[in-house]
Amino acid sequence: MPELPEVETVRRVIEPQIKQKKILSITVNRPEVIAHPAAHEFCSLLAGQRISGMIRRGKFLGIKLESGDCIFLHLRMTGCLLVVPAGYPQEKHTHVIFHLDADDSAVCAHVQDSLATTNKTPAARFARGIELRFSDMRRFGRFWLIRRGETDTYTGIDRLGLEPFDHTLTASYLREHLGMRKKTIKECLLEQNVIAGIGNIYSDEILFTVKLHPTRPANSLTEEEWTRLALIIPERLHYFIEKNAITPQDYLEGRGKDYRNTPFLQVYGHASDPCPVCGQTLVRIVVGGRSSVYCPGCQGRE
DNA sequence: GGTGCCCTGTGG
DNA sequence: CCACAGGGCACC
Repeated sequence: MPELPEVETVRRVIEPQIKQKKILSITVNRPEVIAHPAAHEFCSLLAGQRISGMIRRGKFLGIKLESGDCIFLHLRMTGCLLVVPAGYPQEKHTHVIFHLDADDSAVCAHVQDSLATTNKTPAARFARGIELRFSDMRRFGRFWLIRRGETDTYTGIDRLGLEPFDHTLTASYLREHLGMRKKTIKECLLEQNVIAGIGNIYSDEILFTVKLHPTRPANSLTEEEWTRLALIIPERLHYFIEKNAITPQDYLEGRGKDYRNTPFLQVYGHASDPCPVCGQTLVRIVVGGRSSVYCPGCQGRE
């Protein structure tokens, strides 16, 4: 599910709800989702720690703690974070629950409003404590705890390439890192160690906007094409982050699975539909084992 | 480089 | 029943 725009959306919604909260305890229903350290150690090291903020790097999320420790998390395909009042109905496949203190219950006012209007449940029933819950149907998502001063050799974050919004992501950066590759440009865009955060949806959207055929070998791109790519990558991702904007109320009501930017996708999920630009029928092919939708008119091979 | 695999659910 | 799903990795 989530690529950079969705992960950034999760960060923007969740951070204000957990910032300055203390982790009282953690419930782990599926120990295998804790990649490092062992689940029991993960829990004992985090109990009593206070959350200072949230960061995103590529498709990774980080929950920063005042101690300097940091919880990292990758949602993979179906992972989902939700902040709810303790006692709120639990999603199926909830694998980890962070029990947080909530002296400042005003932070959860929207939850109480939502309950009062939709469920007619007395808000007071949920006044004690909130929970940060991780659910993941396919169970691919993973947590790591990296302690202050500890070298992170576990998550893979150290191998990530540039953030798409990094100003050093230029035509020459792309050409230097990809310009000699025989690999298709579609596969290159998915390489997290070159650019971090692009997945299967947004690689298609980016290639459509740049008017590049997904199977073009990277070593065949012209300087002008590298330039357009360097311009369009941050532009498209920023556009879709904005289209994803959601209030905490709506996020909770959508159980964190409401991706509001899907109506704005131009090619992904639109195989056999007419191209929104030229009207030709959009085509689905498989590139590097991933499905890829493109317009044969706009993205002709040469 | 391709392929399979980790999982569950959905749609044809 | 099978194919496929927005990720990433190990393995020929």
